[in-house]
Amino acid sequence: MLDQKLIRENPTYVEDNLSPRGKVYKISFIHQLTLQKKEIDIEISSLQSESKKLSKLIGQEISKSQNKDSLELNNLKKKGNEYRIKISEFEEKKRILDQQIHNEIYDLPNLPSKDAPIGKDESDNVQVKTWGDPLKTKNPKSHWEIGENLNLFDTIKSTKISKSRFITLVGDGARLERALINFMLDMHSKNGYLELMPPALVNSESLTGSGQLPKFSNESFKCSNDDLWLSPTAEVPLTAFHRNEIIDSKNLPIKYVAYSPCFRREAGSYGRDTKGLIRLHQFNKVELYWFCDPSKSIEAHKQITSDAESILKKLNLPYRLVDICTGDLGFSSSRTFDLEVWLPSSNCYREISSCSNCLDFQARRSSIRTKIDKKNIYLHTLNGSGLAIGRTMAAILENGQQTDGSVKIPDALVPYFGSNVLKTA
RNA sequence: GGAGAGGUGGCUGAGUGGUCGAAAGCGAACGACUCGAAAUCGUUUAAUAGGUAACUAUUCGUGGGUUCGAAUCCCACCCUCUCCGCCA
Repeated sequence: MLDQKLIRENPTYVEDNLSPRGKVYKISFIHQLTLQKKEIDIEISSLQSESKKLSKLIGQEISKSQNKDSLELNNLKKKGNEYRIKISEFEEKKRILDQQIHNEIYDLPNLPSKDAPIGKDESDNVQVKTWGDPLKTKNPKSHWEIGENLNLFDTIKSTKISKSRFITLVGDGARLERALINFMLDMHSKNGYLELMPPALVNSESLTGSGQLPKFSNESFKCSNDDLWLSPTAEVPLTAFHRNEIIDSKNLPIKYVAYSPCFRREAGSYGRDTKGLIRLHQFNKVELYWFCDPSKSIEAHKQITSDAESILKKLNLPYRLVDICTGDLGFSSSRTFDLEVWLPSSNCYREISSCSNCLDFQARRSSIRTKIDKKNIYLHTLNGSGLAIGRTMAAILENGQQTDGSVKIPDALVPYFGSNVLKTA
């Protein structure tokens, strides 16, 4: 959420800085609302002050005179009643204004960073670097072919259980998934992250806090009987973990790593990535999350990205780092670096991690602050996948495929998986 | 799911309509005593929002209501605890 004060005092700045997202954001309406609200706040506060003084006076008079029904007292009470009516009128106006502002402001995305490349869509994203050598074999198999050959998962039976875009991992496939989760959690824990295992169901307030609601209600699964949703990413519960808190600055940065299943409706992606592990309604992910001092988030963003990269390096998977352009930036993010892993069968890089600096956007929505120089200020939040497990498995299968149909397991994973090769039994 | 109890400052806990943002204790900070410490004594000590500040407002689980005035009365909801039932 953007700062109301900023909108009130500098609407053109906000408008100008939202525009690189590629859409026109008219904020004159909300600007007017914030001005009106400020006036009403002042009015209410002064009326309350008067009314409070009067009530005290009445109390004093009563204890002095013992006569509760004197004419004088009744006049004072009458005056008090007038205050009450006036105040409640203003409060009603304020309630409506608050609601209107709420409706507007929660739909505004974060301001893109000045450092983010300007662009209109993903074709304008900027490749920053590549790492590793993309596998160049002739006719590489896709990971779903490999998976089928080695009997690692079953899509057909999964539609029987749920529907399309769900998967059941089988045997070594399930074991590999589990190995990857443990491997990543261990790596990040050793690297100073505290491991959390949060609930998979989250309430509306949590989703609003991290930016998925109200605008993107279509993208998450909702439980019809409760105010609960299946969490689309651990970013949601991790943000909510500290909602309405003021965190002692000496505890910053707070760094969490969390494994969680993630659930996404993938509305509007019909026909895309219908095969394999790339785009599922349910997938596993290990997520990195930072709460940090606002002055240090740029540095933290580099760090969280390199922490995610370290997993790809350990697994020896070729990847590239992409600087996401303003038009392709996520709703809550001011700047995002994507890590894209090489998938030989598609002959391209595919997103496997997205590392975002949300600045104070989520912190303001969730009211998470820190005290610096005796002032409470919103801290900065950062998140990054470290990594998406299913896509990592796809990358391992495709990049590790051997001519004999087996798959080489990356050395770093062998202790977790218990074998250095995947082959038919 | 049923029955009961309860939610007050950093913590414990008093407070059933008036000067209560709230007693007392603990804790914490500072000072005195001490070579130093402990103990003791004294002083201070809730938070949030707005404002350069003076100051103003809000806050006793949350949201409404009654009243000139609510921690206190009324309504709804949330949460916690105990017992019973069910359950991994």
